[in-house]
Amino acid sequence: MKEEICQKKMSLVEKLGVHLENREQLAPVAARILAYIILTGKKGTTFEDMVTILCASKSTISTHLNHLQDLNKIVYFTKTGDRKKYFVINKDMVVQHIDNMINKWNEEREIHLELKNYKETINNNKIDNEDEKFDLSFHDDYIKFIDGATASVEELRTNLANNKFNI
Amino acid sequence: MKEEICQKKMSLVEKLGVHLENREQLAPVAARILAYIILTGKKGTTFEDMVTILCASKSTISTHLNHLQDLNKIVYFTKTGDRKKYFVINKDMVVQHIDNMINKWNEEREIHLELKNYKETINNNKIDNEDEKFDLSFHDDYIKFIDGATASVEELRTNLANNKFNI
DNA sequence: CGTCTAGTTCGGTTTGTTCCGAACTAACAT
DNA sequence: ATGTTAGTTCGGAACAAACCGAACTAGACG
Repeated sequence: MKEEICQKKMSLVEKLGVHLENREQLAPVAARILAYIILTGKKGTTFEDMVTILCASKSTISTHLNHLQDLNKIVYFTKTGDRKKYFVINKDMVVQHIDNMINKWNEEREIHLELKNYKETINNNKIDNEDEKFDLSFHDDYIKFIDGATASVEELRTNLANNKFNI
Repeated sequence: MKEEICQKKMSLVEKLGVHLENREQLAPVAARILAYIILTGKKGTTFEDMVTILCASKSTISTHLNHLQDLNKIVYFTKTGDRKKYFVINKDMVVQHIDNMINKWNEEREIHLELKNYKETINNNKIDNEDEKFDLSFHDDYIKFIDGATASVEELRTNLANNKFNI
């Protein structure tokens, strides 16, 4: 019973790990650490736990743990009379992620505007040659999409603000 | 006048290049090639052009050009009595990109469902200990967001299907 | 004081990525 | 046949990322 849950947990650590590795641009072990911390929840995880469970060296865990703290993805609490640090996720990691998405979309929007602008200039220099002209409607559609997606994500942000949560 | 446009073009190649490097997971030169092809448009670009304009070796251009063809990002046409290949973007690169987004969101959705499921199991094993229970509303909000974003991107897909375009 | 715990720092190995040059090929032209 | 054009292929240099082990440190405890 307990072993089943543990196995399930570790298989989720791998799955979530791969996902976070890509989404957050983290090294494999760093992503596993974050996944393990997420899946352990409020009771927290220690340095030692992770060394044994994730089968990585102390130096690797140390480095990545510090890195994740620098990125504000995780925080720790302590217990009186216990020198260990208990790591849990920083609860605004989700808000951070949402803000990253919004920023990414704004950048993409900017690029589309610049591309469209450039293409319009070129088109105006080729009034004669209709065949070689760029088609611009794509950029307008894409910008419309970005605006829609941004609206969705901003709704999510609002929902989260009204909610105490814990990934 | 012509020089200004050329400078503007190359600075956009760099900007779009960086963007594509991340978005499409391409090597720097591969992303520049794709950006240059996009910004050159219907008249197409040749191997030689890119060797000189992007300041890269023939082997580099050759490898990346083949890679981009394997990925279905670019295609070429030829002119009778001219052995050169004229590269242009594959017009369904955009649809490909949209399908990738949809897939990515579906995967993310799946992960949230799995996480929620796991956390529910754990919560049920801790009926006594309310403090350590996971909060699950976040996953529901996130899934709602994904559904919203997916709807936006599917609208974009429909708009594009009704439109002949050219990035 | 020495010892234990909890973690850090440093140097090095392994592995992977990105690009290059030189030698090659295939097809056409003279 | 010899050259030219338009590329391809291969080996390797240069650099970067990811991880490890061993030696170290800072504080608590006896």
